[in-house]
Amino acid sequence: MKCKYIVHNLFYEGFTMSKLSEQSDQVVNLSLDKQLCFSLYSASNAMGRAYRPLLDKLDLTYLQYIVMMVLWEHDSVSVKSLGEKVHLDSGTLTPLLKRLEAKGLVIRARSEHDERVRVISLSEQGVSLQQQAESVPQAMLCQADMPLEELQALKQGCDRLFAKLMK
Amino acid sequence: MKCKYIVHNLFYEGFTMSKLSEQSDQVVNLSLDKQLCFSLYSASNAMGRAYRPLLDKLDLTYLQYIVMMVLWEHDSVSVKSLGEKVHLDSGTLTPLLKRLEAKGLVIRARSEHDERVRVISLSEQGVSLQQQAESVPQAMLCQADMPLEELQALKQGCDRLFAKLMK
DNA sequence: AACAATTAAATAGTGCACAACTTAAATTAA
DNA sequence: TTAATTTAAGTTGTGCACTATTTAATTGTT
Repeated sequence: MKCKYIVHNLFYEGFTMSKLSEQSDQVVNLSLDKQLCFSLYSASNAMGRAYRPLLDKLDLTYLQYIVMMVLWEHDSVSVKSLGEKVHLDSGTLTPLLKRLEAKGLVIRARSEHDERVRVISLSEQGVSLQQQAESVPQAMLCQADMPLEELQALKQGCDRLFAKLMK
Repeated sequence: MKCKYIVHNLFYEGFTMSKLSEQSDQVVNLSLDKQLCFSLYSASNAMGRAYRPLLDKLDLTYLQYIVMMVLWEHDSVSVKSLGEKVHLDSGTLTPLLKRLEAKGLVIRARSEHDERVRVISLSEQGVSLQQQAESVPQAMLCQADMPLEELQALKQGCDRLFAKLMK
């Protein structure tokens, strides 16, 4: 029962290694402290909260900041290609892009070759916001206050898990 | 400029190591691929998506599942103590607990000693749901398909980052 | 050319997360 | 024992994430 053992260690501390059919007389302990997914979820939420005071100064949310980073890197992208880069779909991106447009940071044009696609590009204001955003990663890093190797390892782990969960 | 170097490696690939005042002639490359926070955010979103088909069978969202796990472990908890365990506040939990109550899974009583506190406890249906939930962590683990040590290291990294961002 | 299938984006509706605020009960201090 | 303070939970409003569906443009097939 190899899989059972793994579950015991990673997800359920206090979960006995008896067969599933013998569970009637035991309390299955779903210890939250031992769940990787909960740690990931909590860390991601905490990250969002940590970004907030920094991004408030730019009047951006974290996802808006992410989208702006894509645009600072590529300038013109379709909603589809943007969605592939940030791993989100039009259901999330369309209203977000409308808000960025309302703030005057992006332009939502139509492609001339294909009327279906929206071409998102930066306004002058959107371009100039990049300078203000440059201090953000540094500020976040100071808050993390962890060895670089550890942060890199954490990033790699997240990337690997993401890749596994996507296929 | 140690901090600059770190930022270069972890956040901005292609960011030169020149002083900030010399940036006028370079394109600052905010490469999304190199951002730890984005990896964390994407992995957390992917995790939520991976849980969904499993939790749909239990008619639970991921956060509802998390809250049920706390209750399966402790049975009776106040909103405040629940919030401390799941790192969320009443703004998120109150509506969620009302939905769990509407499904007949929990009971939202008042404390007799202190009328301010809500005591959340499991209904019979809430208790019996635990058996159906037991297969969920195993199913998730199969999807992750990564060495146990790596998943444990990832969990540790998330926990350490969370702790740093919280203080 | 006509029509079916595909594709890109938008829309509608649910449920988080969060900040800011309100309400009401309990505690403390004057 | 009032009055000020603190505390627990709830409320309001914004912005994600996501599923399912719709609209409209393009492509493919006969």
